[in-house]
Amino acid sequence: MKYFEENNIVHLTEQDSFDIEQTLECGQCFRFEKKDEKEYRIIAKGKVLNLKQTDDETILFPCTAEDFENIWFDYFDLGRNYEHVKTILSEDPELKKAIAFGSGIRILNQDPFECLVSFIISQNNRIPMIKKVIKNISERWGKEVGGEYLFPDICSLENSDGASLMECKTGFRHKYITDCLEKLKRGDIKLEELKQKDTETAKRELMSIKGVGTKVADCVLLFSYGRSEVFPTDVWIKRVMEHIYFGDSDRTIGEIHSFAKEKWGKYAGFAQQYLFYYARTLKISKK
DNA sequence: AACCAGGGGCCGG
DNA sequence: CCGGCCCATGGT
Repeated sequence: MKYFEENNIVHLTEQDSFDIEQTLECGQCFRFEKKDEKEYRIIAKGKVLNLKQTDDETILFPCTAEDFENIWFDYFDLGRNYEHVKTILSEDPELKKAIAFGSGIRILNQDPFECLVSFIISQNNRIPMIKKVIKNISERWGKEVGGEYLFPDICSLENSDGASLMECKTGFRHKYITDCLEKLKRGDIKLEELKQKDTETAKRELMSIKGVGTKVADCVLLFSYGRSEVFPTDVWIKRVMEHIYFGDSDRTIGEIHSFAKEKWGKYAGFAQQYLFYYARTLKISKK
C-alpha cells in the first residue's frame, strides 16, 4: 500500500482491492454521503473525511500522514491482503461471480458503540431511513465538527430518553437503545473489553441487550471487532443463498447460517459481504 | 408460533 | 390518491 502526503491531502497510489463506492455502499456503514461519482464524504473516528477515487489513486482530505497511519489505514482495513481472501473464496465458482462484482469491497473497522446502535436501528428498516435516523441522533447529541455532526459518545447519548429518541424517528426501537445505554452505563457490558474476549462470549454479551439478536450481534462483531468468522444472515442473504446453493427452495435462517459457517470458516464474513452487495445491486428476485 | 412494533417508500389500481 | 406490502429483526 503506497501513499504520500502533501498539503494535508493523502494520496493512495496503490489501491488493489479498494473501491470506495463498493466499500461504502455495501451496507456496512451509514455515515457517508455521495458527493459525486467516486467522490464521498464520511463521518467517522471523530472526523470528517473526504475521499475521491480515480483510476490512478485515491485522495483523502483533510488528512495528515499521521491520521492516515493511525486511523484510516486500520479503518479501511488496508493492512489486509484481500487478494488472498478472494483467491480462497473464489474456489467456489458461484461465489467467484459475486467477488468479481464487488472486488473492491473492504470490511471496515468501525467504532463499536456507533456500530451497535446503528444496527439496532437497522432492524426491519431500510438503508435510507437508517441513515436518516442516525443523522437525527448525531445532530441532536453529537459534537459538531466542520459543519457535520459526529455520532455521540455513550455519555452524550445518556441524555436521551424514549420520547427524544422517538423524535429522531427510531420508532419501536427506542426502548432497545435505552436498554443498550443502560447496560453500558451500569457496566454490564464493556465494549472495550469485548475486544479481548472470544467471539462466542462477545456475541452472548451483545445479545443480552434487548433488540440485539443473532443478526445484529454478528454485524457488530464483523464491522467493528474484525471477527471475520461470523456470517450475518438476513433476508437478502437468505434469498441469495437459497438461489445459489439450494435451487431456490426454502431454508431457515439457521440452516443458511450453519451451512455458510461450515463452508467458509474464518472467511465467512467476507463471503457474506460479497454476496450481500451482489444480491442487493442485482436485486435478486424475491420469488 | 403468529403477530406486532413506527415510519416511509414503492407499487398496482 | 390510496391501501397493501415490505424493510440488513427481535420480543412477546
